[in-house]
Amino acid sequence: MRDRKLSSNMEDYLEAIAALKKENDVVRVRDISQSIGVKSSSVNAALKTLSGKGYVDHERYGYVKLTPDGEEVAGNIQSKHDALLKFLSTVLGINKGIASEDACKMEHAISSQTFSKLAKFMQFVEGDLNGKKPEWLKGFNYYIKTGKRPKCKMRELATEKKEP
Amino acid sequence: MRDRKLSSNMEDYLEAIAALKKENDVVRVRDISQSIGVKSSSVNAALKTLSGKGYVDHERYGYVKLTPDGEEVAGNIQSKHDALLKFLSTVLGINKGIASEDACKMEHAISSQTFSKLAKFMQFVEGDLNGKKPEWLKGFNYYIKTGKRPKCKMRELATEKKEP
DNA sequence: TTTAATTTTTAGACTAATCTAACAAATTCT
DNA sequence: AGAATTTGTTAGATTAGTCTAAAAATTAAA
Repeated sequence: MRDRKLSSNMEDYLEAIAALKKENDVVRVRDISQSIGVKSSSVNAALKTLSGKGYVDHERYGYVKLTPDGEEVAGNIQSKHDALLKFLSTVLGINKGIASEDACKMEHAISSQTFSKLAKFMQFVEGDLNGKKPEWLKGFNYYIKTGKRPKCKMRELATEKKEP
Repeated sequence: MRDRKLSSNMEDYLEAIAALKKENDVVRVRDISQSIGVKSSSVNAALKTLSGKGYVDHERYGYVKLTPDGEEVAGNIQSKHDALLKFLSTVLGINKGIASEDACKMEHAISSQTFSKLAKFMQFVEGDLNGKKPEWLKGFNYYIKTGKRPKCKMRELATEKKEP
């Protein structure tokens, strides 16, 4: 059985191809080259690797397509990226630029298990009624700004008893 | 001016050297080799790179030492690792094994800015009186377990008004 | 102090990912 | 259709990090 494991770089190619297909419906070598910022000869080499592993279909001078497996991988990575980005900006308050950069690197480092917990965490954080921040998150924002823990309610709740 | 930028791999070497020095007071090529899991010829090559960049002192057949800059970098990475590990296990509830693996990879991907916010977040989470989990975190644990949002207090607090 | 064992270093090969530069195919424009 | 331009491919070089295997230095043992 061929080795299907992917490096971060190869994952980036899949991700880029998926993103391009959403915009353009058809993906050429040049698009990928521009999107990732490498020469098209590098894209070519990457495509050879990726089609060898069964993640893309590509015939000489033709368009580039993801196989179902390729789409799955690309989707997973994109989901990781999204969850990380949301966490970094919503919870930690990192600005979009840096949050994005960090998410791009971290998306390759995070396990599926961590991803799924993180995604649930973000549901928990965001899913609260009316799209408002939960109170504890406001508390954290306050802590960041002032270095001081919020007084009052949160404080008391923090030292309470059991589960609902 | 020489290039002082480090790859993830080189950062790992610095981290390992720092950790070994804490245990043994003196660090040899072989220790590093075992700790990282590469052959000593690889360690040798890495040390050449690292001393070229000014992060380690190493003379033929001698012990390996970090320069002050090397210690600083190692310390930074270790701090990132610690913050990530704490977050993954305390907040997301990932088991130590996977949390550790993930932290080892993420520590190279996270910016200083994200690190410092994450560290503050963990202070905020952990620093609450008596080392008890804050109520919202229990709420999240409950959500993870049951898929249901906790009723009662948290719910109400989530839809409240302003800052403390 | 010689010998043996361990450790370190060197030399050379390999893989992944990139680049440049030359060449080939496809497209576009008169 | 034929020329010009764009796009894609190939070949060969480069860099980082690893490996194996052999040689050199150090340390330990007899």
